[in-house]
Amino acid sequence: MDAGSHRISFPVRDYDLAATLSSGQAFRWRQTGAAWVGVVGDRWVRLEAGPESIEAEVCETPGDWNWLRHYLQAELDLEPVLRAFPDDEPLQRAARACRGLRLLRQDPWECLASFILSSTKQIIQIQQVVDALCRRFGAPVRVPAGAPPAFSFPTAATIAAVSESELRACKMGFRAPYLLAAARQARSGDLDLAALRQLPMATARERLMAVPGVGRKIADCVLLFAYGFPAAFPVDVWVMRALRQLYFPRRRVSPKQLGRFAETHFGPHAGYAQQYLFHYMRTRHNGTGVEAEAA
DNA sequence: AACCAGGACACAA
DNA sequence: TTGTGTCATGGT
Repeated sequence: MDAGSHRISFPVRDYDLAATLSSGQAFRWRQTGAAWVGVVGDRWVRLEAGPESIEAEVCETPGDWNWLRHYLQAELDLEPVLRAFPDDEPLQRAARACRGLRLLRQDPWECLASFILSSTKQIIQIQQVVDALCRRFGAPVRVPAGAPPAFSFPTAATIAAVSESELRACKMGFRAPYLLAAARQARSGDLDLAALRQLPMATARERLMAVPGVGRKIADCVLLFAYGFPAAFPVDVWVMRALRQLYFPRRRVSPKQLGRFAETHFGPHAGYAQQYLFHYMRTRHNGTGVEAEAA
């Protein structure tokens, strides 16, 4: 036994690990063979899907594993979520196609910073920028012998002390001043990320949108992916496309109308519905408005 | 090689 | 309130 290696098996069902880790909610997971390698907090983590489990390996002493169980939402029963969905054809089809896709529960600062960097970038580019940011400003974390180096996500305090041009060197372009401002607000306590958790969703959203570079969409991503507000419904270009094509084909509907529809239609677990629609559009649906044939 | 990407913002009409 | 240009970068 390698003394530096710690393993655990989380029993799960209806958990599509690959879809979950690659569905554009977290940007630090890389597939290596059958496994996924990433960093959660200040720990290197390797995950592999079993038949009815997730096998996890870490280097540092893992303690009670609750941090990873919580991150993965391994104990969430998906059935009540799916049952609460409206019984309409497009969503039911997307949910069937994306069976096992989950929402993670990420660190608020990492989530906020990542999505500030996400605007009008493809997911692969977001991964590259976040990776550059972590390499440059993150702290090295312990990895298994032979594994490539890994880094924690830089803290708000670290980013706050960096110059804008140093951030631009990470290829984040016009998002650099936004990230810098967010980091400074988070460090100064002007933005109290820990306090948002216990606020009503609308209030938490207002606080997030007070950060430069954070509009409704990015705020909703943080509400959903970090704080777990189940009704948060981020509308990006893909979800917009999904709403138009699947719910209002060949009709001209304004973004505001679509927003109002989304707020009322998808119910208490709208966030999950959103993730299924997003992933469905990106993977199964060819985006031309013509239905891709399901197996 | 155009077109577009998990947008936000200032400003015009 | 709704529409348009701008921002930086590079994948497809």
